[in-house]
Amino acid sequence: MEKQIKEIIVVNFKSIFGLEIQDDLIQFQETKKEFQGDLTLVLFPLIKLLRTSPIEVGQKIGDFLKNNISSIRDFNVVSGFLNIVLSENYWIDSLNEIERNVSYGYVDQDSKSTIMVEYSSPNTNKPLHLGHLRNNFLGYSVSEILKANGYKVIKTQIVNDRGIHICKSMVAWNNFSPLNEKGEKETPENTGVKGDKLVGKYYVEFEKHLNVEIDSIISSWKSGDFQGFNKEIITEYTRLIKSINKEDGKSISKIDSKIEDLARSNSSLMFEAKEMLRKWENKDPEVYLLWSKMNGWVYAGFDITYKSMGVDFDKIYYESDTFILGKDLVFEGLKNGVFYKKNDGSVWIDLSEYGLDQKLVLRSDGTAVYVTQDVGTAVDRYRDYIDLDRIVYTVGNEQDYHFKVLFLILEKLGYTWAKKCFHLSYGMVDLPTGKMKSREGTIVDADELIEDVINNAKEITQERGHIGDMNDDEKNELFHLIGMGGLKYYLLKVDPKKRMMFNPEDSIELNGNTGPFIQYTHARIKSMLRKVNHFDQIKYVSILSEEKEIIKQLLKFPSVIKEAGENYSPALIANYTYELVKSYNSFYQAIPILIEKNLEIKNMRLVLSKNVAKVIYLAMRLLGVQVPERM
RNA sequence: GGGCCAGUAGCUCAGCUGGAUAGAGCACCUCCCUUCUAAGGAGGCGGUCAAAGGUUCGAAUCCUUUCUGGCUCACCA
Repeated sequence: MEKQIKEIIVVNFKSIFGLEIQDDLIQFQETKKEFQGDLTLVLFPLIKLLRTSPIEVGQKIGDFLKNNISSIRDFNVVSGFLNIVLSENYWIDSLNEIERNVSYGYVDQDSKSTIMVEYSSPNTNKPLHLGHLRNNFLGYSVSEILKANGYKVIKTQIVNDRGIHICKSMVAWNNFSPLNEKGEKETPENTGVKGDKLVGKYYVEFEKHLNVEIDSIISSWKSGDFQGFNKEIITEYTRLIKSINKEDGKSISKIDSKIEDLARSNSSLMFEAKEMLRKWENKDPEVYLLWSKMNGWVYAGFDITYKSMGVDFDKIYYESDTFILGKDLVFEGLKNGVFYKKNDGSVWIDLSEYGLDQKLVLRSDGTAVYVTQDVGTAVDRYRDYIDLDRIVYTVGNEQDYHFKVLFLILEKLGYTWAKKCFHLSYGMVDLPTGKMKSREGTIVDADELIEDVINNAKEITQERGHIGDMNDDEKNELFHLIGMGGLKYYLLKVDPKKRMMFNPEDSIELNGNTGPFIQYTHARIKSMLRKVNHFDQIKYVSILSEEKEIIKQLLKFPSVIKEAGENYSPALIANYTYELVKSYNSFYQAIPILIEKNLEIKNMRLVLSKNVAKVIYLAMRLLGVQVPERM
């Protein structure tokens, strides 16, 4: 409607006012509740142009529109605003049109280009936690939103399966795992512990033993015992100790942590871990076997978590496969002068012309760093998918700098698609107690949280007592759907860019702006519709303001999907749905439907309800939230 | 210190490229189940939009400065 009005004004502006107009001066907004009307044209820009009174401009345009657009019934001008009143038939026609379209609001699948969405991308040394949940729900949802915008989407993740972190778990498992009566070390099978949890346990175990070793190293250094350490270390240590005496109290802790680092990098455990990494890069059979065994445990564990989260992937990349290509690309870029080599053999890129620093891309020992791998992975992806248009990286905002660097490197290497790549940067999840810190044991485990929200849903749902006749499978499915719906909605309703507060109590809340509130409205509509046999095309009946309000909301859905796609923001979908549901509940509470005597009006209200349920379903699907038939 | 991001009701958050008297939920206080699911609805209380300048018909929104908080500037990932 806005588009139509805009066009007709632009085309006829000259004949009404005698001069041309730019179409961006035609600005609409929703009519405020206090005024009569359905759509409001802001007159200020026109007044400025025409140098006449708002009343005059508004009157002229209003008259013209009323005479030329049949669905415009009336208008009024209030201090610089032209409020347009649409006819009742317009709303009925709109509703009939929405009813005809089963996937209303969605653009035809695959009508646009191909986008790869990377999300999740875990390390294989620890279980998934709350931060990963935001990441996974966000990545999944953005993928679905882009699909609804007509893009072909490839969901992917890059598994960080190699590096010093996984070697730490391997070393700890080798050294510290107890043996059972059969003489076996701990495995998921013989302990019943989920694979990712078991490997994570040994990562923690490594750090514990390491800390003990560091403490003992430092205390022997303090007592002057340097046996087993070479001269460089001793010199460095004495230099640090001396500098303490010169410095004030503030920097003592800084120096302490430097001493700690020195002890760490010279501990026997770190040496073992590094040695294992070196062996792994040389494809030492024994190490490789252990590595793939322990990673296998982790994947099996992750699969369980992914399944209950309801996310999936079309293609998985592993860093162990892509880091070599990254190195090759660096050598190539070195020849082309994109990179330069320092005396110690390390390779760098100078990004100071873009306001960034110089950045290392290859260590002096020739091994790859993080960004090197990412270069390799990106190029690999464009080789795998010829028609790939862009990659969306769902990664936390602590890596903003990293992605700036990555995209610039790719650009300098001559890849034109680099400009289109996008870092979907989201904020951290804080707890009421502050940041999540592994050292302080405040990490919220994903599996445990999921279990909690499902149990809570179970408790409340049983209390409500609408599902007495369901069998156990149906019930459990429902509890899962409600619990996860609440959790996903909670994490997705906030603008992804912003850091957010995760309050465990609020997250299982079922009232107000929550997933279950929306699911409940859907269930309520569905159970009402179950009592109806058929629906007719709606006749031109008169409609109430509550009904009109809902149709207005429904009409917004396509543009909300578009906007959510452009901004990579599930929050827009969530907030939209909440508004829709609120309007509907208001209507539902105040106006009879099934018991309405006038059959044409009753039919209209039923079709309206049916389409609210449809849009709730379609919108929630974009968030990965399912909606129940009853609850 | 350099770069980036944020600051809106007691708490958690909306507020689109500047537009009418800044909105929700939670919490607190009133009401409403002999109508279809009360996980609901109607109403009340609650704001110097961090602060100060500026841009203009008009600023929570744009610009500058200051304050506060976060992230980042590794031969970690």
